[in-house]
Amino acid sequence: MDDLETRELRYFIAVAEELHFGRAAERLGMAQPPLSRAIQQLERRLGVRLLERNRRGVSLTGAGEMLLHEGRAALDAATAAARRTRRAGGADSSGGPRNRLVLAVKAGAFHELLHKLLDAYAAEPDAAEIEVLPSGTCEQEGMLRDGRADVALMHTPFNSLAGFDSEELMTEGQVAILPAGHPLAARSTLSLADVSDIPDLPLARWSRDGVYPPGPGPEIHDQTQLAQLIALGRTVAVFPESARAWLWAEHAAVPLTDAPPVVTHIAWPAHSRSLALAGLIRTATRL
Amino acid sequence: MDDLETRELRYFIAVAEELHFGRAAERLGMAQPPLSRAIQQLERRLGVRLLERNRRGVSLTGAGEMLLHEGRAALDAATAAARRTRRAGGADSSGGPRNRLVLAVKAGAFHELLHKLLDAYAAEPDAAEIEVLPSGTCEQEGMLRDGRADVALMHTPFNSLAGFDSEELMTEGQVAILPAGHPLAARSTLSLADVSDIPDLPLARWSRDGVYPPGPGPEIHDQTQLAQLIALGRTVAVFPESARAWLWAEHAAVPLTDAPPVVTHIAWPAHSRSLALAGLIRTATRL
DNA sequence: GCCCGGTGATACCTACCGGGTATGACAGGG
DNA sequence: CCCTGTCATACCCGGTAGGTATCACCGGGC
Repeated sequence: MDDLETRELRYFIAVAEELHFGRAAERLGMAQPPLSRAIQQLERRLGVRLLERNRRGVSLTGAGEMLLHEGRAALDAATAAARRTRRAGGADSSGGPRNRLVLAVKAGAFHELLHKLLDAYAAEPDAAEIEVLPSGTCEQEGMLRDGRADVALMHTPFNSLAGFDSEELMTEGQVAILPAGHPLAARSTLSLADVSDIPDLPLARWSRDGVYPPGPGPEIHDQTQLAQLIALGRTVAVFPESARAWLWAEHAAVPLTDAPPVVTHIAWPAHSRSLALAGLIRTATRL
Repeated sequence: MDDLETRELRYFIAVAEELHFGRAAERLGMAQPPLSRAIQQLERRLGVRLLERNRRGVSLTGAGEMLLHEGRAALDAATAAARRTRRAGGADSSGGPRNRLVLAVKAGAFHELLHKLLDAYAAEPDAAEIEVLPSGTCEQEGMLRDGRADVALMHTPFNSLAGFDSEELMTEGQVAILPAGHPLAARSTLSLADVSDIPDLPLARWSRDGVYPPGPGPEIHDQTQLAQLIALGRTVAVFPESARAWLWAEHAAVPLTDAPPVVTHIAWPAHSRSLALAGLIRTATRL
């Protein structure tokens, strides 16, 4: 019952994602024939057919789908081990174990909460150094999984807490953010149906893992860009109430009656055993 | 930023657990010198000292501790990927994806619940085949992590749900299980202090990961052995109420007033995307 | 005090295998 | 019908994982 080498997992995942040996080999910086052979060896060792080689392309079998999912998790775990070990080791050089935590935060969100948290934690007696790592939309999960971060602030239902330990920090409603001059901006409340159906203001589309949901609205990369597009009267967006903190004068925020409440959690990899992390969590839950 | 190979992780974990290169090499089925060299290379590649080679033995640095923990998780993830892929692949040979779930259950526990669950699930229209895998005390977590099982029944607070998704199934109190003839067996309730302080009946000690808590009581491996020792008047044990199902005539169960309630969960690896699993969970939560 | 046992590290060699290049087999499309 | 794009095969080479022999070092025992 030999283990899979991470090299094999990397190879298979590349092929499974590209569904094309040539492109996968290029992405891996190697030639195509050894890649083909490596996948064949992998299939032999597992005793399972992973890819269906049809004429004109490759497709995943059921087992291939499984290996793609599980293999990604395993690869993340391996790179997390390397990263965290390096960080823990850099600590040793400076005498005692220098505590340093990487906190992943969706770029631009959590302004007030983050401020309060960092201030409160810094006041703790044995506070570790906190590095705030801004992340793309919903990227915090991957960052926790592959060790780029030690702890993250997350928004359910946008982020999934699956696989992490977490504590609830706060709950808030959502608001529609409109151009200040728009007729709907005068309303005291709106419904989701209202904002998704404005003919002249298509709903903005956020990227999620590099993919945008379909729709007429503009594709949004970062919050500044979105803020500008809203101010220009080109789009409308839905945000947690705390987004009011970064609104411009040309923006208007109207509460949504039927949007699901957004819950902010602090989340960390299950089984983390770090005193610094425990302290940060304690501070966060006391806010 | 090269990944760690699982071979390197296996090697390091062996050394970190044995704290002895020779024994670790033997366990790995290889000679000691290549193992030494492999660990040195690993330290160089990570740029971190993992082991402190003192005269007369080896000890872990902080980074070594980190790599031991994270590396175990990564190795588990890799073997889980292999195992689950093999299982998913065996499926393909028999036509459609043959659904088969491995359910880990603490040996001897969950009698009634398990019975009801299996019966109810078997009655579902598209029920998968369920393989019940009895596990040692609190071993279900490891089984889920390394892919030996797909889903498990767990008891909090004994099992930790960290890192898994789970649903609560039932809550029950705990009882002390005594020899029927013992004076305390006549009491209608007991407290934890009562049972931990019986001079002639030391509390039984369960193994957890092969380690026994300290104390005067006998070391218990399985439930039958425990049942016998209780019946013989040699020990006393604390169990969830549902343990009444397997009591002997010579046993007496007395409710404990101050023992924490035991919650039974059904748990599965986060991100599992299996229809069969979803069906089983749905059935379980409806019981 | 000296030697012996046991530790991990070093030196050197071999053989396997991971990777490269060249080429084949095969199907679809112009 | 050829041409193109795909993955598989054949063959070669070099790096490296692993083995054996040995060293350096320290602690304990006589």
